[in-house]
Amino acid sequence: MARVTSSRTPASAGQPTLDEVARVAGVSRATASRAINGGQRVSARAQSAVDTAVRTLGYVPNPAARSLVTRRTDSIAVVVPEPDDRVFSDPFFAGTLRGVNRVLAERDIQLVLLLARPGASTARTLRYLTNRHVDGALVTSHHRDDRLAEHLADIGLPCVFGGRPWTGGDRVAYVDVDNVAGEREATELLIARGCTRIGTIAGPADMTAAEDRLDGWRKAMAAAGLPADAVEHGDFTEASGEAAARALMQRHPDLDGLVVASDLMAAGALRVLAELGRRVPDDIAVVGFDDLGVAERTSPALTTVRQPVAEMAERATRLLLERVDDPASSRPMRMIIPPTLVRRASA
Amino acid sequence: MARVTSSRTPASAGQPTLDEVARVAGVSRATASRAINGGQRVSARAQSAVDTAVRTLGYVPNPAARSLVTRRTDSIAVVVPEPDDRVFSDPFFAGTLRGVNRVLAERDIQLVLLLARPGASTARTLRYLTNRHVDGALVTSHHRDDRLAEHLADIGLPCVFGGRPWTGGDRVAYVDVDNVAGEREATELLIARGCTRIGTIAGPADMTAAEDRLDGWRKAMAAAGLPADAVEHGDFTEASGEAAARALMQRHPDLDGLVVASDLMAAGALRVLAELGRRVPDDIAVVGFDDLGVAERTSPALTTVRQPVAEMAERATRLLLERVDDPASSRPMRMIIPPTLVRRASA
DNA sequence: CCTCGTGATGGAAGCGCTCCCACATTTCGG
DNA sequence: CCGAAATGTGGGAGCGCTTCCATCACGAGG
Repeated sequence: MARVTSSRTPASAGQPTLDEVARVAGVSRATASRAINGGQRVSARAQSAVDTAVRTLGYVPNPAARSLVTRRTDSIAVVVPEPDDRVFSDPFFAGTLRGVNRVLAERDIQLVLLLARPGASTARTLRYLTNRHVDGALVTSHHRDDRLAEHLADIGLPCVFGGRPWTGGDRVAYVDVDNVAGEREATELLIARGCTRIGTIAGPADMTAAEDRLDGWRKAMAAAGLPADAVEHGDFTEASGEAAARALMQRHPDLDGLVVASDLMAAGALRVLAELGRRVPDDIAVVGFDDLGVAERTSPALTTVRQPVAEMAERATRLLLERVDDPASSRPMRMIIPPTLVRRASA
Repeated sequence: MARVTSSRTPASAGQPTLDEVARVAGVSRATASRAINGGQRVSARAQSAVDTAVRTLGYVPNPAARSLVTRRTDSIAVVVPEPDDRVFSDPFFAGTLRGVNRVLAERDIQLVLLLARPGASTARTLRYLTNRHVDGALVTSHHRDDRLAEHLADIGLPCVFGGRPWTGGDRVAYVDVDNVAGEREATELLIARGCTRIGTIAGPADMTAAEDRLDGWRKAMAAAGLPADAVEHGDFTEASGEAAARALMQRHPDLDGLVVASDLMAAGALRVLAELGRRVPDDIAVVGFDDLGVAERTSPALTTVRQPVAEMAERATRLLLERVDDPASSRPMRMIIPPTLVRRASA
């Protein structure tokens, strides 16, 4: 008879505990625990008794207690080292989060968003990760000076980068699109089209994606024997694209082709070109990069290099979960996705 | 001499524990704990000894162990019950997250993003919240049928809604913009302008913001003695705005004013109007809602009703933290922010 | 008929931390 | 100069869970 109140359980204080489940089911706490977690070595009778008890009591395991002993938290962090504003206005981020979430939904893993504004909060973020508050980290769009790659490698936290990290490229895993090939192909399209005076609006110089794309443009230009002198840098935002286009057209009014490192910047550039009375693509052809929705909505619609952001994030996440599950498999891995050129009206 | 290996501490297994800090600092675990958490009732000598030990050992407290006893997790959830895609493409969400993060950065609280696609995953989300995995929840843009408001009230988890919830409006706290007043004002602007045939593109009927805005439009139309029959619903996306505008213009070719429940939909509508050869605002004046960046970039630039999303999120978050800190203060509270009309070219 | 392996079970030892409580040590007003 | 209040400190009891290990029941094989 379970009439005698156990001396160690408050019997009705808030959430039911595993102890109570065990008592109600008439088994030991150990058996109850086993039954709840997959039911290895549990008789059918015990299993169903526990199941019933769980249901009637409305039991939910206490995650803190569980992870105290399992040393797992069943959550991963998505680290976004960006100055707030840019993060959200850029569909790149949206696509990434979508991909991550798609994978996490399959298992019972939650997503902790770490928005690390540059400077002080990087320390905070790092501390959080060091604490093992999460089982792993996915780092997206990091910058040269945050040194996140090294720090994470030091901590020993399983992690995967979205986009090639600056350093420690051999110590960490990452998933990236082939930026060089993509931008080269974009440039070659303009060249094939007959453009001879091609400029580029590159991304911020402290991001590998930006550098790689610039590199792709340079390579294509060199291969075609064209001068690669018309370069302007933006920060991937629309406004910076406008500014860059304005500067570029002033310095090189004769441009007949423009390779832009992101669709958002390209959209800004298109507006400037319209303002200046240049017809696209007749006077000047324009290619963007990303194809995450923006490109379809510019006028004219943007020819661009598509990177399958959501899928990349999905892969990165799977990769991360793999090494969370088996930290031994932590050989650095890279996964390079080929981009595809999407032709629309602007080139 | 700390030469004798304590019987209860592995001395060098992975992360250092509080025990080790205490031993190195030459104090008890209790004192070390106090010193680390704010240092009430700790002598200067003990404090500095602990500080030093923490530093040399590189000690970071184990969050699971801590929250097992404190029953706090120092993280809150942002619940977004949306079908993935819409979430990110909408700057509303971006602004919200920005506001939330601004507040959380001040304290050491983390943000867990719960993307609950309708259907099955609502259960998952609810389970997560029930587990007390987080200290509180901020629910944004919820729909009629997710019944999140009731469920959360049942669980007893501190929570605040962004936008008036459908039900349980008296049991839960929320922060909202005055949608009725805002849309009425927008409509009145068109009326003052001389428009007499004014249609509206409303949002999804299962969201209060959409219903309230529609209501505002109706009220203004009624007050002016104008027929409120030209209504079409979208889902706040640009594409749906296009479709709605097309349908509306076909059924009511004589419209000379259009009140749209979101800027994104208005952008879609503007494109359709341009396509149909209607000049804006001369042939037909258009007002949007939101003013989160999109409105400045349409052509013509959109006159719209601004809701200060980031600030609203900020307030909601503060409100949430207040009740996390003091669950007793859980009187339902609502905070209604007045919107402001921003005049640009479209009306 | 006895010994083994096998599967099911419960006891108990923690995981690393906070915090109550008792005790020791000051500090003061009267 | 003394009792009371204030201040520091450490012991120890958990928080709720997983998991190792010893135990036990039960057929199967020798």
